[in-house]
Amino acid sequence: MRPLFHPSIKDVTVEGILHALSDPVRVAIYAQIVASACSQNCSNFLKISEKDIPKSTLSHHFKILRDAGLIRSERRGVEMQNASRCSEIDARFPGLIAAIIRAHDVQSKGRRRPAKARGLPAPRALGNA
Amino acid sequence: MRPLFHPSIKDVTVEGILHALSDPVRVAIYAQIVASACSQNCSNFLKISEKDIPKSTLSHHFKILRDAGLIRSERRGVEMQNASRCSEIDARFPGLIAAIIRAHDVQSKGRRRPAKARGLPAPRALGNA
DNA sequence: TTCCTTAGTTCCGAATATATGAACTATGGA
DNA sequence: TCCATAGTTCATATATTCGGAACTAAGGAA
Repeated sequence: MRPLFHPSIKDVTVEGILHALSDPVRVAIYAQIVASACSQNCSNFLKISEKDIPKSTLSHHFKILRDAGLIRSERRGVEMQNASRCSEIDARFPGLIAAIIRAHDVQSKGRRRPAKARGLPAPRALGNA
Repeated sequence: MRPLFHPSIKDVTVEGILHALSDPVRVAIYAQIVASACSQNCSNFLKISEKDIPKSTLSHHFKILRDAGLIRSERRGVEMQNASRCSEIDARFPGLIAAIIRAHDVQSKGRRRPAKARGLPAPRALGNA
């Protein structure tokens, strides 16, 4: 099995991140990985948001998240441990991930859980327009 | 010519926004529309970031931005006036557009122009992970 | 009116990307 | 060694995107 590719943080692009998170399944997976303190294996997501995802599709989704630089995957025995690369990305694109996760939260949960409770900072309004 | 469709702000989705802005041409167009005080017509973008865009492709890009709820287009005589819907989107997804524009700015210009100079608020770091 | 120009849209075929069942690989345990 | 589990890769069906050509709509000139 060929080794897993992880882009250097300087090769991570905004377009790649937005594309990876523009899929409802992937953004749901990613939000859960970001929210959880410990790494998650892929199979945790075979059923997400009331959909059954075939494992080949799931593998493909993880590859896209990995290639976009959003997660780091490590083989741990027979499983894969997936952790977010939030802090690296936040250093390069400050506030981007937080804003997306928060927006996803607003949309999917209608703000049932306030952002503060999830450890996210309060957003700031757009300065112009 | 059929009338232009603009989604109601409540039908705007994070996925739609991220998908629309995951294309380098579209994010460049959108960033320019957001940055400019007055509306922009489509043809201003026939040449963007050193590429010539065929006008059918450009029309397609504008439709995607419009369908995602990012811009509002109005026929003004023979031209089209395109304005951003930033404030509406910011009310629904606070900070999302600002973070994306800022990230795009970081990537494309290497921060030659500080964010403050463009009227954008300072970003906040991610609270967790 | 008619003709011309400009600005965008629509249509459609080609190129590209995505989804998924089936086959495969790699690890660990009995 | 054999089996089960966790993911990957392959092949292909489906869906999206791109862009040239034809079209539409508005405005101006005569």
